[in-house]
Amino acid sequence: MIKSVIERVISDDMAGIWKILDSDEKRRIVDAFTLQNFKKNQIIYAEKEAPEHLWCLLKGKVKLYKDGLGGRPQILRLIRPVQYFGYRAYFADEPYVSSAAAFEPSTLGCLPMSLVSEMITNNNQLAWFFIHELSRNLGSSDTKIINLTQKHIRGRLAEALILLRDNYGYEDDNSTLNIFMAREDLANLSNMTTSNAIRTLSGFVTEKIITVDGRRIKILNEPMLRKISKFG
Amino acid sequence: MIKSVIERVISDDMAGIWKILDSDEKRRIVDAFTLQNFKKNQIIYAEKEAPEHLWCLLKGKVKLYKDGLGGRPQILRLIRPVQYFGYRAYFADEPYVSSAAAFEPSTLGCLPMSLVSEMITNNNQLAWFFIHELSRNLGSSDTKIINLTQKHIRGRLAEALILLRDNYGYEDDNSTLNIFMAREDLANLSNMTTSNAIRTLSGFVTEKIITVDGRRIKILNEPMLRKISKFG
DNA sequence: GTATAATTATGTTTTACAACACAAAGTTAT
DNA sequence: ATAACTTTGTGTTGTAAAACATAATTATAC
Repeated sequence: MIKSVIERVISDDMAGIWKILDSDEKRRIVDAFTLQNFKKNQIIYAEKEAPEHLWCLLKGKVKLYKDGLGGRPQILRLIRPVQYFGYRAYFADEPYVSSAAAFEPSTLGCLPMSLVSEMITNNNQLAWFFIHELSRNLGSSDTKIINLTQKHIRGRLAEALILLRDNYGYEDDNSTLNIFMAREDLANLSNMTTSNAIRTLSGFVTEKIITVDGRRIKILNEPMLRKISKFG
Repeated sequence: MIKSVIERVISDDMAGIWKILDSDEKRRIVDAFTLQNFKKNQIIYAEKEAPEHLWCLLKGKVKLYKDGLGGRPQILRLIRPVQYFGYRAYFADEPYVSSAAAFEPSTLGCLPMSLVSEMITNNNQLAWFFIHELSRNLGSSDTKIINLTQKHIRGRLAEALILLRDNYGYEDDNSTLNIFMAREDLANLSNMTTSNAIRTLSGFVTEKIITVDGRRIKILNEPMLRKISKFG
């Protein structure tokens, strides 16, 4: 791989972490960094594997999910560029408890966790970066527990649509979700069966809260969706 | 408060963190540290408040919980001596998303987060301590999502009993759970109604998996309980 | 371009669990 | 001790959502 490409990626796309490193650290990052492409639905890592790398999504979309009983997966977190993942299990000194897969063709950067670990020890700002990330994720995870266990189907689906909106935003028309996912993924995000995701989505269409064209979802009434998410 | 008592508490009970601090840091901790007692069911902090303190449970039992729709609380985490809590929201720069309350009369230590924050910046081992804690908690939280959403009532209650066993252990008889909680709390731990917690508990008694004497729960067949937890 | 598979859609049946109602036992206050 | 309240226990009813079934439509492979 061409070193200058990597240098550009790191100093440009990964600026957030990059800027807190000193020049020696930067050189070591450049040397250890690898770029990898993943196809649609390709698995990046799987539950129970030993965590060895810090992943950084540069282009595309990635889901973190966990397989439950009877192979019913639950999508735990959605990753967008430029976000980091794959580090939690290493820090906890555990095997992965969840898996990661690309939603669509994606480009990822990859660093050995041993190097990241070493840098955390030498660079306090980097330690703070991970403390912040972990703390935010833990808050979201705790909140998700309530959403998934206590809300009814409509509320859970509305919540999922809001999550997609907040995570990936709208297209240029300011209303079409900038991610096209299968009904099955939508179901796995909202803890329901695929049938019920389809049915409930149709309901929202009938109520003119959204329109649907295949996997393109257009949100017509976002306040109503937030309301259903909150009370449903 | 008598300074020597605090010094003993910190150097003895809180040895895990204490040992990684230098003498100047230790002195500052002793000066800022306060001891507080909480009565049974007393709230330590509540959702939406601004986080200001690191709490350390020295004696007693504490629950972290989150109120859901219609006032149905979900217990998110159980704290035992000596564990730390209350720091996540501060690190995430958010108000609390959950509340903390004492299960039983408890003694807690309390430090301003601003001081903790400063020490993390100056002491990398302390940064690592929190990275580890947060990472483990995030793993548990993600796993809990699957347990609460995909398991049936029996599996969820079995899981809760196992959690109590792993967290607080057995009494001297090696089978009685070392925590006596109301059926309602048991229900709030396992995402079910109080009636169903009572009913399902009775079921376990009939099947000779446990015995019940008021709030004393004796586990007769732990392997079976783990089995129900895993597949139920 | 046709076959095969996957996804989307909708109707029907079944069931796990909440909601409710009430009684008994236990706890706390006066 | 007695009352007032809380917790525990059990039966009944209602319902949300899963499970199942079966088309229709859309992708994908050959």
